Amino acid sequence: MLQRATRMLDSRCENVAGGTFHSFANLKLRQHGSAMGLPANFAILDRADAEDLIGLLRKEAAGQAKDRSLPRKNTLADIFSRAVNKSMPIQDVVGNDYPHFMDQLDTITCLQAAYTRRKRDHHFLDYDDLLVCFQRLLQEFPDVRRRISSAHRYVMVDEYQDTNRVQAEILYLLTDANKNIMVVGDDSQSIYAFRGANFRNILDFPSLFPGTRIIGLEENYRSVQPILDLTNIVIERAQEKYAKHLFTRKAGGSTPQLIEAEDENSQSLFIVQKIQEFAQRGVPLHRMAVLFRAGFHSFDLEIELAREGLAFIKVGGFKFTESAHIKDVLAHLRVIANPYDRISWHRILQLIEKVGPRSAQRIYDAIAATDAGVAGLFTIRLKHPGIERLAGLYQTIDPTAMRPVEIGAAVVQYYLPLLKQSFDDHPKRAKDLEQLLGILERYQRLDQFLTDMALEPPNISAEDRLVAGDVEEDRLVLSTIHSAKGLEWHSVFIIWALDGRFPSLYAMSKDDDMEEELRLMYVAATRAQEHLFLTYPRQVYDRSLGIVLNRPSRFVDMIPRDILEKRSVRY
DNA sequence: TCACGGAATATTTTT
DNA sequence: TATTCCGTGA
Repeated sequence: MLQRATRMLDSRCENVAGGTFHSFANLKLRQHGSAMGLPANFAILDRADAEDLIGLLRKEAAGQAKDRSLPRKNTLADIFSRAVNKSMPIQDVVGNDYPHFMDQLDTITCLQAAYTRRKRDHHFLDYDDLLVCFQRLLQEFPDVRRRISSAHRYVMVDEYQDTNRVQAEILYLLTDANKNIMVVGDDSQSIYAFRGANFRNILDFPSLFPGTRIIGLEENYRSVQPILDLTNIVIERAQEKYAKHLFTRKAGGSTPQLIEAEDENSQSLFIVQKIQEFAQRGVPLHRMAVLFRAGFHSFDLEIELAREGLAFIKVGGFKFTESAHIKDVLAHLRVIANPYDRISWHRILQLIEKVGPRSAQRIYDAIAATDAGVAGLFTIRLKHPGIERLAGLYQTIDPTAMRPVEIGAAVVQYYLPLLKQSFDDHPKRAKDLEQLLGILERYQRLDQFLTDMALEPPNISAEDRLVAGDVEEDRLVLSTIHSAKGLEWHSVFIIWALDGRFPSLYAMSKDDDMEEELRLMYVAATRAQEHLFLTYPRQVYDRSLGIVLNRPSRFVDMIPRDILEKRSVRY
């Protein structure tokens, strides 16, 4: 965004501070966090790290209480996070969303306290902590608030409907000195309620900032009228919304189509054929996108695209940095940046044969006791030959003298044998590691790299090989709807518009969730400039639920044919 | 204490 | 279906 502004205006835009709430908070906490006793080299826990830590604590707690019905670590992480993002006490979250765990409430609350304590002891911040700590820093330390808020004379926020209470409070404090704030948002595009976003923030804005001027934007510069006619109908079905009716002056385009395909593969073949058709008419691949509700919905399509030799890039879903081998290498780098990063130590030690949780724990304790950082590993005497090798690795690494990419290369060298041992598909994974080194090449500082990997990882799917270099190859875009937010394409295909998939069956029991699914459909459909296709397989048996899904998505069902054309295809 | 295998269970979306 | 959890044997 800042780059685009620089191109359109002038280079002063490069000096604008910008980023996600999380990355901005991270920056400010590193600069000013010492005021609240936070060291500048705190480590950021991503979701998986947080779950690992919670898993450890969970095991300890279960050992004492012999409790077998405790929620899983992933559920616990959900509960803790939801409590923060919705600014609610744990018991309300459990009561509302996990009533079946109500009898475990005490243990859950204890675990959260333990988690909080453990994070503080090790200088870990998880995603939620970044926001909460930043908010506290601004709130409780007037000097810091004055410095930060006067350094930023104007504050602008995009996608305001996706902010939560904590973020709203951060903004309030951040504009303390100058009171210059502008936010842009569309309540109809709020799709992050699951992480605590509350589009009612938009409603509350005028009371939080008296004297607010509201500007309505109803002219759409993206889509042709036939597409808006459809999206206007879709969003009218929302229970709760601020009435608005989009219009455009763009002429041309075609009536959106609803395509019933014989089965999933037939759906894929239809997409492939349509895309080739458009491509032949001169539409570049990167101006077309296939959108879907969940990352795995595109698997079959990906196979067909590969078969036809159509280049594509997949955005969203399971990310590159989330795959085990990447996390392994990152863990090795993380202990260099922060030798007391217990989670990473645990991870890398357990990669070694014959080292399990128990030994890892003992070794970590021994290292920590030497108080010598990574070098502590050299002084402790242990019989594992694998440990010797790990010590050998760290002995060759001098973080002060080596560039990050050189350190990374040494780690990969060490890690490759372990990779071969544990993964059948190690050649593909080895390639990923080279890609990682390619990214690492661009960094001067290791800690900067690690922060970026946690906060702004390449939003590229794991199965997708990263683009070599920065060459802009012409590729079709496959994306989850969430990752498509704010983007636009000449032609858009929404696949799996099948009732039960989209809206997801899991959303059907709650009105709020269904509303969000509807808004998600609205977001997806409004990505299209000229052509819009919705497709669904005629009949799908969902074996985990034991039901047959055979209706088009209720969001686009029963719409007059002059607004949404209907067609069946078979291949 | 580790590694492995069978049983249980939840199942999306992202910073 | 895939992951996670737990018990068992080495």
